[in-house]
Amino acid sequence: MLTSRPRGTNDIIPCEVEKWRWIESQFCQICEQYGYKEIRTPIFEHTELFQRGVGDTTDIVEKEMYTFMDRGNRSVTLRPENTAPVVRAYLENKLYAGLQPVKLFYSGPMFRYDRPQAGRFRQFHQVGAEVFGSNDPAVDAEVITMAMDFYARLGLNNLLLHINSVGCPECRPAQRVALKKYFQPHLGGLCRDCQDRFEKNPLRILDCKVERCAAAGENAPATIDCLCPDCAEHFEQVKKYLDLLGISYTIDRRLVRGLDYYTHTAFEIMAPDIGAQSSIGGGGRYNGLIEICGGPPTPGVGYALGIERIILAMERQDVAKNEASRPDVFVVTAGPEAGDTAFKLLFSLRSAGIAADKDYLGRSLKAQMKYAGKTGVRYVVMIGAEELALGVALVRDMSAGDQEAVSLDDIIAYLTQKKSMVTE
RNA sequence: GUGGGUGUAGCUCAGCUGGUUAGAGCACCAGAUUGUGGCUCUGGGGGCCGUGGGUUCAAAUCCCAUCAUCCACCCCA
Repeated sequence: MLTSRPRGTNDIIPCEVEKWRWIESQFCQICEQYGYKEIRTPIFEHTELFQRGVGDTTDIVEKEMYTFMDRGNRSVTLRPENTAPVVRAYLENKLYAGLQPVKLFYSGPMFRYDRPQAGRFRQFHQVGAEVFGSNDPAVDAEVITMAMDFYARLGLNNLLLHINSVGCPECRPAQRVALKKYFQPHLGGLCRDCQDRFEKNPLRILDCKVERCAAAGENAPATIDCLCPDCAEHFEQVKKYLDLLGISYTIDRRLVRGLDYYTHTAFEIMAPDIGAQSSIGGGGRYNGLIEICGGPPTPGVGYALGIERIILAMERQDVAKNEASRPDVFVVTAGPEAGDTAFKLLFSLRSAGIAADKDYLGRSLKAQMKYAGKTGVRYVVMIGAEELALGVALVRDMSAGDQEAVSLDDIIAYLTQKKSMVTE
């Protein structure tokens, strides 16, 4: 169909774009304040990057990627997330050879072939940040705090921050053993998926939403019960730093992020009341990822936040700003004589930095005024035969409802001054 | 991939058990003694009733299919 967009995609039309711009600008601002530099990577990458970087067994790679062959017979994939691409760019551009640590942020569209529902789309948008080169738990805390700080600046309240530690390759074998030992007696009662998970990745059983699996996992040993001394200490430090900054959180022993690359800290931020897809952001540490992608052993932490869900939450909490940009001036003509003068004046106003517009539909004076009123313009400049003869224009203050004659020679200076008074 | 709800004007919807030219509110446009917006009044434009098939003398209305959309499962932002 020529007039319908692909499933799960959205047009962001003028009145909504204002909101998006504002949110994105808040994010850029906060990132700069926290010392992060923007990076822009391609929308698509070699498929292999995600297979290796995100993990072959994840849902994203198994069934959600937009993958296709290009004309050169290479398999490429629209990015389903941006951590792997940023890691790739970090390596390809040898950013590890520069000042350390490397702190980056990004913003842009991601693609996952999912069934759309409230808060879930096939093309959606994320802002995110990544830090490469430091294993300091203070960085985990910084990254979490930055995300929470961002939400707060947007005016969001009542968010839930969940944190957990998923350990490292050192503690994984112990976790596996402990979990398999725990679930062995319950195995028959688990759902089909979880019976698979038992062999492949018993950790994921903890994440299962099926009631009987959740019940079976009630007292399962959590990852934080099996941490090696280093991981345990790291997690303690993260919590200490969060406490220091007054960030409140809940330890969620069940929190297991969906992507394979996470180690140590994992966190997720939820907004109640936006539907079943309540996670508005998540992230964690991924100390193994850079090596998986062919780089030197390098620690990393980061997060991604979903803009559509943030906007949903802002709307639910009634904190979404929706200020359409308004022109400063609307030029109105009475009668055809003034047309040329008005047209020239319009462009002089614009060159002077005043947002101005005029009617292009040949409307009557009354209709021009009506239109001007609806756009919310502050001043109407009116020119007709009488004004032309006197070399003036009428400047009408639309909210006050009064007007005065101003010489055409002075009108730009006059309006420039009015404008500066309003913006101050 | 699975399940349920909904598709009538730009928007929100009415039109129930099939029966004349398919309606309302809002929005849009134009007028209200000819140079002035917001309020009011009057008028106007605009609808392959999602699409395709079927039942019937007759379908927006009943049946089937299909597509889209919404919500949920799964997973995640």
